[in-house]
Amino acid sequence: MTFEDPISQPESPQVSLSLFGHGLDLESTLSSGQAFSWKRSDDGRWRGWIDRRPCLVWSQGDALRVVGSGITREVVTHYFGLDLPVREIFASFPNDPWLEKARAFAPGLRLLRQEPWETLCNFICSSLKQIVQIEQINHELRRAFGDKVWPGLHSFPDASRLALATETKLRACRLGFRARHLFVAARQVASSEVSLDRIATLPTDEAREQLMRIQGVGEKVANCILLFAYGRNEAFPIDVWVERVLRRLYFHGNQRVKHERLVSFAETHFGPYRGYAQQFLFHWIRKDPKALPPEKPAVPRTRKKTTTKPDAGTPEEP
DNA sequence: ACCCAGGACTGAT
DNA sequence: ATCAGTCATGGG
Repeated sequence: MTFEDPISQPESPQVSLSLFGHGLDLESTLSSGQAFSWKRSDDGRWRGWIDRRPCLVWSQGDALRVVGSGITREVVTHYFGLDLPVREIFASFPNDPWLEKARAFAPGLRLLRQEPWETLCNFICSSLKQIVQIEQINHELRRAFGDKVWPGLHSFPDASRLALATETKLRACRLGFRARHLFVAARQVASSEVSLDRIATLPTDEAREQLMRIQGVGEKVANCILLFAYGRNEAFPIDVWVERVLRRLYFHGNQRVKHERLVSFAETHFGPYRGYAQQFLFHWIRKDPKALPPEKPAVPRTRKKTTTKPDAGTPEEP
C-alpha cells in the first residue's frame, strides 16, 4: 500500500467494531467461496469492497477494523452480519457429529450480506468453474467494464454498464458459455424486468422464483444469491461438493438417492439456519483433505429383488 | 491425455 | 415429469 492509495488517505473514515461474542474470522469467511473480490495483502489485511465502497479490513485483538471512503459502522455491521445472534443460530443446529466437525474446522466462518447485483454476476459465472477462476473473472469484469477508482482499483460495473457491452467483449473475460447468460441477465436487471430491490422485500420462496427468471440462474445459483446477498439463512445451495458430503455422510454414499431427497433432507435436518450449516460443511469438505472418511468398498449388487429402501437420513458415526 | 469445477438450458422420452 | 447432451475454459 502506498501513501497515495485512497483507502489509506487520512480523511478516509475508520471504524472499529467489537467482535466480542461474535468470533468472526476473516480468513475463513473471506476465502470460503461466498465472496470473490477480496485479496489478502502481505501484512494480513484484506482489500476489497463493502457495498460498493473500496476498503481495507483487518482484525486487531477482539476488534474488527475497517478503513475506506464512505465506510460507516452500519455498513460494516450489516455486511459482516455482526447484528446476528450467532449464539442462537448455532444453538439451533441439530446434534450432528459431522456438522460439529465442520464447525470445529473453521469456528469463525460467517455468512456475509453482499451487494446483490455483483453476487448475482459472480454466481452466474460460477457454473462449472473453480473458485479461483470465479475470482479471476470478477477481476476481469472490473478491469474491462468498471470505473477506475484508482490505478489498479476498479469498481464492479453495474447492470446498465454490462447491458451496453457486447457478448464478444464479455467472452474476452474468460466467461465462455456464461457470457450470454451474463449479458441477458444484465439487460433483464437494467430494464427492471427483474428488480433486485423488490426481491429484497419478498418472502424467500417468491424471491427465489424471481431470481430464477434471470438467465443463467437456476435453483442452486438462486439459493447462493439468497444466502450470500439477501441474508436468507434458510437458503441451502447444493453444489457438487455439498451434494457429495450429504450423500456420503447422511445417505451412506448411496448414489441412487435422488437430488430432491437431499433437498428435503437438508430442509428438515439442519433447521431454520440451514444455510449457515451448509457453509460450514462446504468450507470444511473443500479445505480439509481428510474430511471425508474413506469410502466403503463397493458391495457387488446381489441379484435379490431390491426393494430399494433408501437410507432414512441417519448420519453415520464419524 | 484425462477428469473435474459452488450448473443451466434444451430437447427427447 | 425425468434424463442425457451440450455448453467454454483452466487447474491439477
